[in-house]
Parts: sequence; structure tokens; C-alpha cells
Amino acid sequence: MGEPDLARLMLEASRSVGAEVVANLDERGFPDARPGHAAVFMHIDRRSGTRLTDLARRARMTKQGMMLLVDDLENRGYVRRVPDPEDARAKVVRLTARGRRYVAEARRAVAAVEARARRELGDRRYEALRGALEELIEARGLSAEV
Amino acid sequence: MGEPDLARLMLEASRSVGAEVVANLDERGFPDARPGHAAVFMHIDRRSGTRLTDLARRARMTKQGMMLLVDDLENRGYVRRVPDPEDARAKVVRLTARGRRYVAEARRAVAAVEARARRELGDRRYEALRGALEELIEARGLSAEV
DNA sequence: GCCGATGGTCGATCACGTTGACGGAACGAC
DNA sequence: GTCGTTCCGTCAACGTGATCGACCATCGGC
Repeated sequence: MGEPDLARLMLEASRSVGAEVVANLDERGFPDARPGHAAVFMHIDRRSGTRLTDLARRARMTKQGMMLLVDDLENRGYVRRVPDPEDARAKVVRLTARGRRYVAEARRAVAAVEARARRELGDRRYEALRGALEELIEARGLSAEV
Repeated sequence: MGEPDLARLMLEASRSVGAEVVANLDERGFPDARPGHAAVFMHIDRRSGTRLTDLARRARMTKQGMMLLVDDLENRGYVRRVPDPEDARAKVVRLTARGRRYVAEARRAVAAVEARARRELGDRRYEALRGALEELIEARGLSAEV
């Protein structure tokens, strides 16, 4: 019993790939990138902004968890919260100009790293990997869904 | 761009599977199991025990990180530290009787969950998943190796 | 108007690690 | 032998990604 269990294997792979994305972003001039930022920049509306609750739902996490991310990005000057004109309870998380540049580079960084992974594994195995991961998640129910 | 990035997909799948193992162990009478314990119980010598440093190396993590795990398991009564007769600097992490039962059940729980995943995906895709994950890790270098 | 649902926030806590620094024992060279 | 180096375990601080519970203001249907 030397081999790691499946959960650990996926965790290590996730960290490896995440670290590569962060390193890639570092080279692109965003040294304070964190893997978790992806949960925001993959889901935010680039022009109009998005409510925190919607971001949380899209990223399948709690609104409290998303708030920590948004707090962090706001401190770094990538987003700001503006009141939602349609709902006085709500605020819209909106990208700053710097934030739009960050999102653009981050998506390129993710695309570059995933393209590398795809080259390493081959198209068929890469798609199979993603499919298998999605099935594993699906079959166990999604944490912060609904 | 709605789909999650690869790193997040692997992270979520890891957590899903890890949570299932913990739930399985809960049913087996070990309600205080944590996913991280696997790093110990997959690598410890069941009879003679293993040094902390060796555990850390086998689990590919820092000795400080491993120490936190061992502290936790010691507090719960699953392992104890005994001086290494062959090296006065070292201590051997040795399973208690309860710890041996825990390890046995934990390995069964992991096996059960992985068998379920294998059924869901099919043998071929399951093996492909593990292979792809290992390649992704390998190609990026292993964190606490050497 | 009231009242339940919704949006955001605060506070505490947890899981799983990391880097840095350090003290004590061991070991090899001389 | 004793000197420097290496190795073992430990303490302290921090980073990352979350969770749950409580709370208040607002919204919207009745």
C-alpha cells in the first residue's frame, strides 16, 4: 500500500496545476495572484459586475467564502463593491480597470496551463480526465448547490 | 467561460471523495476521522512504527506538516511517540491497539470508496484518471520530494 | 402593514498545509 | 576527542480555502 489514495492524488494535482497558473500570472505582471481568485474571475460579468450571492452560487461555495475572496480582491484593487440600483440590499461586485486586465491575463494563464496539460495527456485523455472529475463530483452531490 | 478551471475541478473532486471516505469511517465507528489522516495511515508501518521524518517523506510533505497530523492522532489516542532505540534523536510513531483498528478500517473505507468510483467510471476510465493525475503531478515536479 | 425570504456582513472555527528558526543528538574527519 | 555538519523533532507564525451560526436591512407577496 504505497500509492496515495485517490483524494490525495487529486489534491496534489490540483495544487500543482494551481501553482503553475499562479506562477504564470506572476510572469505576466500579477505577482499577488492566488488560485482561489479563479472562483471570482471565471464567473464575474466583465462589464456589468455580479452580485456576491450570484458569484457564490456560480462558484458553488458559500457567500461567506466568496466574501473572503471578494474582500481580498477589493483590498488589492481589482474589484469594488457598488450598490445595486435595483435592490438596496445588494451590492454589485464590479471589476476596476486593473481588475479587467487581471481577469484577461488570468484567463489566458489558465488557458495556457490547461493547453499544456492537454498536450501532455493528449486530447482524448485530457477530456476524459475532466469528464471523470465531473462525474465524481456529480455522483456525490455538489456541496453548496441550490 | 462557465466551466470551472482544471485545478478547481480536481480540488472539488478531491473534497467530495475525501468527505465520502470520512463519512464511511464515521459509519464504521470512527467519527473523528479526517481526510488528512490518510497521509499517516497509508504510510506507517503497522507493527514497528515509523519515524516522523520518514512519514513526511513518504507522504511528500514537510516534517512540520506531518507533525501536526501526528499530534492530532496522538491526542485522539491512535498513535504514540516512543524513543527510537537506534537513534536518540529520533522518535518512532507507533500505532496503539486502537490505532491499528483505525488503520484497518480506514484502509477498508478508502478501498470501498475507490471501488465505488471505479464502478461509476469503469475500470478503464478509473485507471486513466489515476494515470493522468500522476502525470500532471510528475510533469510539474513534486513539492516536498528528495 | 406584516412576515418570510433574500443579500450582505461579522465572528468564530476548521482542515491542511507552508517557511523560518532552533536545540539536541549523531556522525565523520582530523 | 573535539569540531563542524547533518539530521530529528519541535515551536511559532502565517497562508489558503473554506465552513457554520448569528444578525440586520431590505424586498415582496399577502
